Amino acid sequence: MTTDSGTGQRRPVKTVETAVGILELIKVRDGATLPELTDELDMAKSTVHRHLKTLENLDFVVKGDDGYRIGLRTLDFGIYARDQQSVFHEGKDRVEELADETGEKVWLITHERGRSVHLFSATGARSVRTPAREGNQGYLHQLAAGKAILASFSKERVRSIADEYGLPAETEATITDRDKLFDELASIRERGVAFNRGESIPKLNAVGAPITDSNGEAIAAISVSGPSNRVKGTYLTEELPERLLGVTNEIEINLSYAES
Amino acid sequence: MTTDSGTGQRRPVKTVETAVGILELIKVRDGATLPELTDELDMAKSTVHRHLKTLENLDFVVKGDDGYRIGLRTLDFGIYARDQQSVFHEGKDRVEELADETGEKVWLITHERGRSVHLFSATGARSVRTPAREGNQGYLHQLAAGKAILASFSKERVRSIADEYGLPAETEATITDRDKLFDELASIRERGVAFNRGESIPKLNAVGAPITDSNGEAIAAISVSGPSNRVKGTYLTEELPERLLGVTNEIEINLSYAES
DNA sequence: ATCAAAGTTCAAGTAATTCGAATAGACTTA
DNA sequence: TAAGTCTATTCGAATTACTTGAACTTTGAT
Repeated sequence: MTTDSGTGQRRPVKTVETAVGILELIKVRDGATLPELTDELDMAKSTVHRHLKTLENLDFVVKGDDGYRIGLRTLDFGIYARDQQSVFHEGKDRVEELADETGEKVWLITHERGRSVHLFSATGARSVRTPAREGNQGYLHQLAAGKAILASFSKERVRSIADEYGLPAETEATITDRDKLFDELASIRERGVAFNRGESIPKLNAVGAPITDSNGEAIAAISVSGPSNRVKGTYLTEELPERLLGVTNEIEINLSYAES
Repeated sequence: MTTDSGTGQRRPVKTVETAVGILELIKVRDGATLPELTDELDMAKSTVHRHLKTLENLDFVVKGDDGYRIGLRTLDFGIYARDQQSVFHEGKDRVEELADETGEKVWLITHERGRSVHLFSATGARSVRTPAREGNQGYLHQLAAGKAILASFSKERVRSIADEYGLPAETEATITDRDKLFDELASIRERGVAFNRGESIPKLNAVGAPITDSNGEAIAAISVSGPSNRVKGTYLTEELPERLLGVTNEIEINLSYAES
């Protein structure tokens, strides 16, 4: 028996889990036909079909020529959810400015249930292309911005997050050891910023700084990232952190007066 | 017995409809508590609770201090769905340029199942603030871009859309009469662009132009809108249409070579 | 410290999902 | 044109699991 981590519940509504499983599979496969879904999910054709028709009727999936795709009703919910985040409104323009000034890729990241969520990104003139997209969820310990968020949490909370999701490696440089992570978080608290040297993508470096609320707890973080042959040395350790902290500080002040 | 319109199905998965109903209600109410949802949905407290916990576990809702909110997992699906639209990739930068040049609000709109979906917007220096948000769905006949899309459809298809959703009015100027709509669509086909004079928002004018595929069917449309005291006369009827058509034409060409 | 409101659990009944097989439709190939 | 394949759709029967209501716990306010 595994530990009852997070919101794991005893009696979930399985039919809803099934429907979301179908949605997720369509997304992962970049579209799918009824037989494809039936095979992979190991369910009766008629059952999957009924789910698809229901989801289609709800505009969560659409049927095209080459099978079913994710419908744009999800965009309505997604954009709504992001718009609810006050840090998105305060941060959006600043993130774009930062990308213009530095020329690098800049991300605004938040956390939900111990995982990272990529809220918004801006692309500078020299930005690299990475697989990350807005809306993506991931592991906090693999990101500069994520580590900056973790550094604001209590040791107990970090431990519970590590218990729930583990510390899986994405590259050879990813921190997978708890003690190393705690050391790292301590040094982040000292410096005020977090660094990432190829821990999520090889040869990609980044700086991350937290956006904290009045209790000192991070509600989000911003990162600036670029290729390691350019983003290194004092540019990485001094110049970018200074700019970043200026931006996050500004956002924090605006947020403290914008709270409803 | 009502006409079997659209994808209306005989045996939907009610449990999924219930779950989406809960999601929708949380969204409409900007967050809700368990008793609030229970009252409004007229369901047992334990049932709603179980759904909420399931949705929370799936990251579709999150529980905050003041009740449940829409979770950011929806953003992952939504952004994914938008990224799947090739017209979004081709159109995004052009829409931003157009907003910079004109200073007005520019929208990229597509259609799904006979309804409009606001895919992307860019805001110019003098843009007005409207209630529309990315992801929003609406009626095609109420929008300049929407009418431009309808104008590319067969009369039969437009009729079937009107049958399914009706032609509800949003303002006093909204076209609610079928014959008037067909006349309007004919004149749009002649001019190549559609106009909107306060038909969705009072005192807001707009021009819309379709982005058509190789079959001459609109897959999307772009609109430029602004207050009627500024956006009028030949600026509205000549200058903006010319700029718009330049942009949509460019996108169409790019799309025709980008098709997978 | 007491009370009210919100959240959570459980067993039992019922309602709805799931299944499988059979049918209809669409598209390709001979 | 016709056969064949792949996909989609429908239906009745059976079992699964959703819904309910009441009881209990927790949380927060006066």
